[in-house]
Amino acid sequence: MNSRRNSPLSAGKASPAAASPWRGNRERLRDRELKRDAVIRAAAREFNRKGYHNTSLDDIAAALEVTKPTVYYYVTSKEQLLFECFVAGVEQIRTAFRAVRELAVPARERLNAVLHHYGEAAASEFGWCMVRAEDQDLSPAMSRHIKSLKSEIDQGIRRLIREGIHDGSIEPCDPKMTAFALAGALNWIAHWYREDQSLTPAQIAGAFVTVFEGGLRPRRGALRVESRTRRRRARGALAR
Amino acid sequence: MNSRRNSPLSAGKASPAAASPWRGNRERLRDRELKRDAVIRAAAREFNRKGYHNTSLDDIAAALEVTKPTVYYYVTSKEQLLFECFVAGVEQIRTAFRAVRELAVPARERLNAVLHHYGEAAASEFGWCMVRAEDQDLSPAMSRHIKSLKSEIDQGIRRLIREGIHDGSIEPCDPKMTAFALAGALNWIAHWYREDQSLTPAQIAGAFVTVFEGGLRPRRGALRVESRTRRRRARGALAR
DNA sequence: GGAATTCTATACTGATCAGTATGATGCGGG
DNA sequence: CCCGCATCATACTGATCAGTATAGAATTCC
Repeated sequence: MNSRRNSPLSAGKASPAAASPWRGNRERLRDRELKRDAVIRAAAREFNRKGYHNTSLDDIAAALEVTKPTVYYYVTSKEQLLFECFVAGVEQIRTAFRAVRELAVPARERLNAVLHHYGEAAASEFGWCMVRAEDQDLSPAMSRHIKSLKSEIDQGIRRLIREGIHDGSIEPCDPKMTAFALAGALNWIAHWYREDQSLTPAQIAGAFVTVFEGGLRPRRGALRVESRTRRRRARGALAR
Repeated sequence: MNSRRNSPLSAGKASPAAASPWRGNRERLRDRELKRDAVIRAAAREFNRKGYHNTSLDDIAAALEVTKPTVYYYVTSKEQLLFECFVAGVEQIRTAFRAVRELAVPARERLNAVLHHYGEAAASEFGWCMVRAEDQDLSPAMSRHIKSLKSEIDQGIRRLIREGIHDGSIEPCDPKMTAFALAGALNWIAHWYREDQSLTPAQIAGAFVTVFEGGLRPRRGALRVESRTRRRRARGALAR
């Protein structure tokens, strides 16, 4: 009836798989779950691009080439959309924890594996929602739920750090602050990965784990004493 | 005329100094700049508490016990408020860079000093705004300005890392990824410090710098081989 | 003491947007 | 061929909120 333009939409190169199950598909795949997933993925992409508050449900509907009531047919509220996106992201990390729990290797290696998955999740489609789902934007009930999931992950990291300190695979440190530092660095990936996709998520996660492991201080002593060239003297003020 | 309640307001224990210059101050300090600053600080506090989009200008005005047009007398738009808060936060870090530029110590130590200030800025009143000011919420012009300031800081960190690698005070690494990791960890402070103020900003910054410096891998070899106790076996699924 | 200036409040506008009321369409089974 | 379910669109409502028009109060300068 209407024209059903297959056209531009600029679907973004990330996961081109998730095309709309509506688009010109005459034989009506009537798989409710599949369509529901498509709605959630579309929401994640839009939130990722424009932020939660700058994305209207009409935008999400438009991205799927349907109308708003259709979206509401699959979810009950905008809030729920954000929540589902969050859960989708977090679930990847929880899976990583479960997988790692069985490995009989030093805790640092298990931690590295979790952090690697964490980084990939942060760079994923749902990374932004996972990281930015704010208590302030959600009802008290969902806010509590999200906090609890976040806390579970935080505690999991702390536990691995403590175990690592105990089994000698991790340098003694403050588990809480260390966990905050690690998680923070990884969460932040969700902020910049959108703009700078020069590396794959796996490469980024790998680079981060390397940094975490080694630290900045050189491992093999011997500060190379160097002619301290180009030591700038004070300059008054910069621009502005 | 109206009652001028001095009362609850729950000003938050952070920087109790910044009381409203209006409140019952009979002799009208007519320092425009002072009031303008108060407006910006109040905005920062409200944004910090509820997020940019969940804070109306009426809220900000109410926090100052004035009305909306009064706020507009000092700033031209909500957007500008966010921008000013951002700049206030970033300026602390730029100051740190300038201060450190003159020190004749290895680059790692200069980097540490900058990171320390960075952490304190993130935990400050303006931390949230500095970290969360999103391009998506701002006009193209301001968005560009913010990006440029952010980039300046990023480049500054990368430069220090490169210098450190060169002078041997920093373990060779990828400067870009390392800078992202460091900045990310510090930025994230702005997210959780609101909820968990068990440490002072300086303590947090110190703990983070320690983590960055040392890394997770033990410095003095010798994995303490331990009876691998309590290695849990796979459990089916967790709750949910 | 009055005019100019600076500051502030009351009350409105216009736009956006989450969520819905209502009803149309296609589909399968009888 | 018609009933009933699932799916979807058109068109509306109600609330929120950035920003403003207008007028009024306080302060300073002359």
